[in-house]
Amino acid sequence: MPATIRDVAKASGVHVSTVSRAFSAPQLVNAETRAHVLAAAELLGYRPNRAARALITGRTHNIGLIVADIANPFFPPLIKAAESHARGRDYHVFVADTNEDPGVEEELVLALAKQVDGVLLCSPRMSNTQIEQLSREVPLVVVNRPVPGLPAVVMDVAQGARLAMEHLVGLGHREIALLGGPRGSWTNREIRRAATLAARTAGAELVVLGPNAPTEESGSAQAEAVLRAGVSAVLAYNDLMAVGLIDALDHRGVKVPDQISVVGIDDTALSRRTRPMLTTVATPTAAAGRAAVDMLLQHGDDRRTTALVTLQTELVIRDSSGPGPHRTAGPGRRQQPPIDGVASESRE
Amino acid sequence: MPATIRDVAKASGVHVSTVSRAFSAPQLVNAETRAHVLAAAELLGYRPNRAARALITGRTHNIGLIVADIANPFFPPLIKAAESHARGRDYHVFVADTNEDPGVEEELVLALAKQVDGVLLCSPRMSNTQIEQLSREVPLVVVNRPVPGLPAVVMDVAQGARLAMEHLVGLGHREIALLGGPRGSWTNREIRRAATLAARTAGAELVVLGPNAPTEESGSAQAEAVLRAGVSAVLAYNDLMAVGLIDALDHRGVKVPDQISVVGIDDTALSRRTRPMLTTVATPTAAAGRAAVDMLLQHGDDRRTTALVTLQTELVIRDSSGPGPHRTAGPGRRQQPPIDGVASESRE
DNA sequence: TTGAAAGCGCTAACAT
DNA sequence: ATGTTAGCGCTTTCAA
Repeated sequence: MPATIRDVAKASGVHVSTVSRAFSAPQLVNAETRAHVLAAAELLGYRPNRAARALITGRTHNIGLIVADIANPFFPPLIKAAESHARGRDYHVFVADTNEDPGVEEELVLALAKQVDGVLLCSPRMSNTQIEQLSREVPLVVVNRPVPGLPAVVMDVAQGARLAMEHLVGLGHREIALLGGPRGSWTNREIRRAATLAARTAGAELVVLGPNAPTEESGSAQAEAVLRAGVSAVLAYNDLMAVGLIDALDHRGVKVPDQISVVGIDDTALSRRTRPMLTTVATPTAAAGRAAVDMLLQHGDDRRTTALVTLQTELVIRDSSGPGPHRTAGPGRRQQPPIDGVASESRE
Repeated sequence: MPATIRDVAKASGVHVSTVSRAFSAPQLVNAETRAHVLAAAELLGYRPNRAARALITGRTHNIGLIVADIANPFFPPLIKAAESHARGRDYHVFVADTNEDPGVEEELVLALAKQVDGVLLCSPRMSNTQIEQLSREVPLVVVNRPVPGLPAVVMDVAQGARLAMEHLVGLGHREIALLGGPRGSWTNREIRRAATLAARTAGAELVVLGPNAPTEESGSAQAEAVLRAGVSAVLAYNDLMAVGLIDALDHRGVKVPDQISVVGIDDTALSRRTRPMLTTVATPTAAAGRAAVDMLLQHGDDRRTTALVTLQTELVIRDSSGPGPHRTAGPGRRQQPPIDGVASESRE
């Protein structure tokens, strides 16, 4: 039987309201009394029941974190950073996984609504309208997608995709495939838009393949389509698909980057572990998690401060991208100085 | 302002207790009345407040999941499976990360205690005594370690380590290093015990290196020690360390498996993505997550059913293990039929 | 500075 | 089958 505020009151010879104040409004209670109370509480192992407190204050000190797929390596660093940051501010975090299902997203937000002070919606696949409606039930911060009227944290993937395309074009590629991501993904649309524009600007051709589930399997599944398209380079929606594609190409005896260059997006942990190591666009996922928590918690104070935080991305050149057929002249294959420490140890 | 049970009562012209029953004890209420109530609730967007309900029932329908490191690829599949399984039974999951710090573990359990019906403690680094004490505050299920008197789910890593050692010895290795894991890890002790025994049985020598943090970096950091030890094979505490070691050996020009064989443990997603693909001991992490949730939830009914569930492991032979110096005769390098589908596509 | 009393949203006896 | 009442653990007026 856990100790309640009443047990502490009895033990320290004061009224429950004094105990309450000793914990939640220390300045309203005599220092000596407070010391007594705290000592008694300590002795009894008393800890305030946050749920009971929430019932009256309306603040649960919990937040919800809803992601598309916990096992997708993109998310764990974000979850970890968000949880750690939230805990530092005395918030606990419910984590839930939608399995990329928009229907589950809504149900999850509604189910958590009463138990949290707000929800971080990461890479949602719902419509803007649905999201706006949900935000009337519980404060929402959207990650990886801007929603008009709501606070959001996004990564500048368009910038990343442009850098990736310029990198490929610079290497002499003129026929490039874009391995598209999931339907309903804002990130996917951004990438596509930026890649299309970059291709047009550079006079290159862009073949769009998709939409696809953002998994290794669907990356592999598109290998045939990539080969049929006759391109010399591929930009993938994420690292997972890039890796799946590389594997499938490998099994077909197609060499990366010798015959086909492949560039990923996200710079997840696996990009440094594959061979060849993956050239990819680094997205600051941990920073995004922390920023989203901050927005959610400060959002309580100044309401309707509908901010949009955009985090920068950068191109990390490793070994999966190499010279293309239209290469004219020039320097070594690196078009930019290596950004990542490990990349400089590439062995070719 | 979210609708409360009173709003629904008013709207449907019945007393609040009837509304309550309509939701939590349907058989006690007239079907017609219930339909009315449910319709009114639907209209108002009413959802029972679980925290308020918990205050009186004592059951929160929440569980806590505490892991050593969310970003360690071992955990996401476990978290995902546990969360999904729990949600299927109408439970929400708090996830927290201790960063491998035993002090944080205790604080976390205590902080969550009042808000959950139980906590899944994954790979805890605390002492048994501490864990037992904590279990008086809140029901605990321990994963990856048996604790006397408490329900637990463990993997038979001893069996896995034995298989791995036999595999290496069978390949002709007689000097083998064990890359130890973190201090306080039961899994680490099990592996060490089993590996030591297997080495003795086979007349091989086992050099134990460690303890180490279970990270890629510390795997890399032990490369020198491995070379100095003059062994021809290494069994690592986990895939992460195995991969780190392979990388570091590679940078030194040492070929795996030609010069040194490396075997990991866990069969995380990365084991299939590294080159060479990692020979490793597969641990059923998703199953462990589900089993732990089941134990926690059923534990409520039949108390003190201190069960220990042990899940089997198996050796997955891929490309990072090869013939050793003492190889006598025999068949191709595969000592066992490949267990994993991908392994059969290994290209040598 | 502290106590008394009301009540957050809900369930659980106990009546009827 | 439904209404009444009390109260879960806590905070917060309002008095004193």
